[in-house]
Amino acid sequence: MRDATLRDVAQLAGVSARTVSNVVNGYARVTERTRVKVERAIVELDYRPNVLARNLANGRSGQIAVVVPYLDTPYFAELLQGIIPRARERGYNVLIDQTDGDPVHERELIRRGARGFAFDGMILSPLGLAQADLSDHDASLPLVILGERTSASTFDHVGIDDVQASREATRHLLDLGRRRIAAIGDQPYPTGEAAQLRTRGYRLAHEDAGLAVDESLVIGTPRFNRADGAGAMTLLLDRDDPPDAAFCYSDLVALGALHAALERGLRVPEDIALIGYDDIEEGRYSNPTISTISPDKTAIAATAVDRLLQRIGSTEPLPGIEVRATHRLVARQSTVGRLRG
Amino acid sequence: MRDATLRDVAQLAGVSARTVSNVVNGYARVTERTRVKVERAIVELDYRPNVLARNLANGRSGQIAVVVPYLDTPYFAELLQGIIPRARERGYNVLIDQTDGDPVHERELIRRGARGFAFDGMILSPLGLAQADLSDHDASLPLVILGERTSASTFDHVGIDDVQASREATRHLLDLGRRRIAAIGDQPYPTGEAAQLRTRGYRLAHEDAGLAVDESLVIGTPRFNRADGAGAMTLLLDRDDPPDAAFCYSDLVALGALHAALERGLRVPEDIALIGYDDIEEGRYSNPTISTISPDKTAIAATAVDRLLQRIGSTEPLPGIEVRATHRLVARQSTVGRLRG
DNA sequence: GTGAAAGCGCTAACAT
DNA sequence: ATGTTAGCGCTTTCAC
Repeated sequence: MRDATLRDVAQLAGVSARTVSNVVNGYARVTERTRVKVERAIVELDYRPNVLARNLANGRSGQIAVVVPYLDTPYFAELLQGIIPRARERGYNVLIDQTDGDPVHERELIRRGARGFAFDGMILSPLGLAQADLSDHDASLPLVILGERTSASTFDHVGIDDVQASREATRHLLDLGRRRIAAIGDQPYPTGEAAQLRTRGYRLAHEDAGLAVDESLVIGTPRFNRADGAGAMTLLLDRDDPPDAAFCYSDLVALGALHAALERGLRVPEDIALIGYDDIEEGRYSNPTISTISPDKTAIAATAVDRLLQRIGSTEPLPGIEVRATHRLVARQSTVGRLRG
Repeated sequence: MRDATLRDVAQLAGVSARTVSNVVNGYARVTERTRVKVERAIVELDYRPNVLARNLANGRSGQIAVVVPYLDTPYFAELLQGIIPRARERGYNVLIDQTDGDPVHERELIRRGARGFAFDGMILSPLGLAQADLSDHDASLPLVILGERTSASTFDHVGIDDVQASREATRHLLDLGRRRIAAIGDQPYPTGEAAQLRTRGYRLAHEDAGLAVDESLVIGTPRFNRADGAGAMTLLLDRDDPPDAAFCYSDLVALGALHAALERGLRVPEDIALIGYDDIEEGRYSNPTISTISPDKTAIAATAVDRLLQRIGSTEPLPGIEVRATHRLVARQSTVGRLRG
């Protein structure tokens, strides 16, 4: 049988559609008597509002999109774990998309705008697009970008201070007495802005210490995954002058590098110290555990959602702001070794 | 300025709304001349169809929901990585929800049905609900359940043969000469059906070998995560008669167990061999790497999507079928040791 | 091949 | 407090 509509309920309850709508949405003052009548009818007919119709009437979908390059990257998975409940609390469902870093896909998403899709706003972690590309996004699309801003923009950025965090990570290695520190993950091209910030921090730490950077130790990787980390480490260890430490631009890179180093029979951290970035759970269970830069993921998730909903709710265009979440360095076995005692 | 509607386009092009709709959707035969006229108008007005209106008119949202207990569980993340593109190819967007295993939340999802939400069907990995609870789902909701079926039902199941896979995993350990094999992950209560299948396979392998199971080696864990695996292993190692191997009900459990064992200074696999379940990428980079049962995740993802869309497209109710994807045992360092040579 | 118009089921402005 | 009704913007039946 056909699903019951609001009209059916109104008819059975002997009231108007308006009243039923009021009851369903908890609006206005409705007499106790009427309310009960209506509620009885709703139960009787097993009425459930049609979300699609409601969306059209409201002009909004109650959905936000979260777009990440790869869902199976633990960092994103952990971030989503924070984003979804936050959005739900605020009455929004989360639509997820992954782009595989495809610039065409990413561009289409930000250009088509909210109207072309069933979502009211978007949180995007861009990979295939440089920041410059982002600026020609559809102006009607409320947009929050994950990651630090490197240039002015008309949307929000939420991230941590990558330069500073990278500087601290590198200094940590320097403080341990390491002097040949590799940087694994540089991406010296327009879409690699996030990576470049980390490289900058790496360089600054060396400057701070009055040390020169051995440019041959700055290793590029196309992605920030385990395979790239393992590959880079293998190359480094094949050299005559291998490093005694590595600052890896993600924990996955560090875990891949760790794997490669151990396969070679090296001791970590004695022969080579490793520090990662992101503080994914995996790094707390690896052997040895991975030192890392730990961004406040909960804050990032919450802020991204809140800013987005603010934009969605606002009629006039909000200026693009940049929010910096805090981070801290977590020293684990891969740099300071097993706890003695 | 207000977004252009189909009417605006029709007016500018000097045709009716019907014709514009035809052009936009590639329907029917439209004269080349008209088509060009309309397309020009579309570009001129920067017209984009309103998805919300289209949804209402069509009575469908073009979205499917995928509901998992935890997004940051690598197995689910990897599965989603397969589900999303598959759904997209077929013209569907994916809405994601996580339940944290909350039975109330899960029940609400399957009871409210598609009408109450903006999706046309659902792929669910139940955690808080026993299979019996699933049967009172809203009949109008096309539903595919991830995981093996343990009782008859009106929806589809997609999974692997858990009993057989577990039997193989256990036999692998027996074949290596291990005789005190722990099983980590049992859940002897109604919502733990998936776990119980694995325990059954574990027992069968012992029967096959004519060996008795030491019941004290069957360890329950509330979840299948790293912390539970580590906790269980710690308890086992504290005993006077520790095991010489463990069949872990997920790779995360195995990784947690591995961590605990190594922290104790044990050698894996020499002192204790470990095998997991799921074949997540992490297990290919751990040290040692983790032997595991590898389900064909690509097939599971594809089948789940295809079956769901079939259900969505069908007018009459389809009988619930059970699809078994293949699996294979992957022996890695945690059971067979480092490759010699 | 194209036009006119009736929904899809809800919300909310306007009226009482 | 409740009723009436005009949209929301698209799809699609029915004519021509």
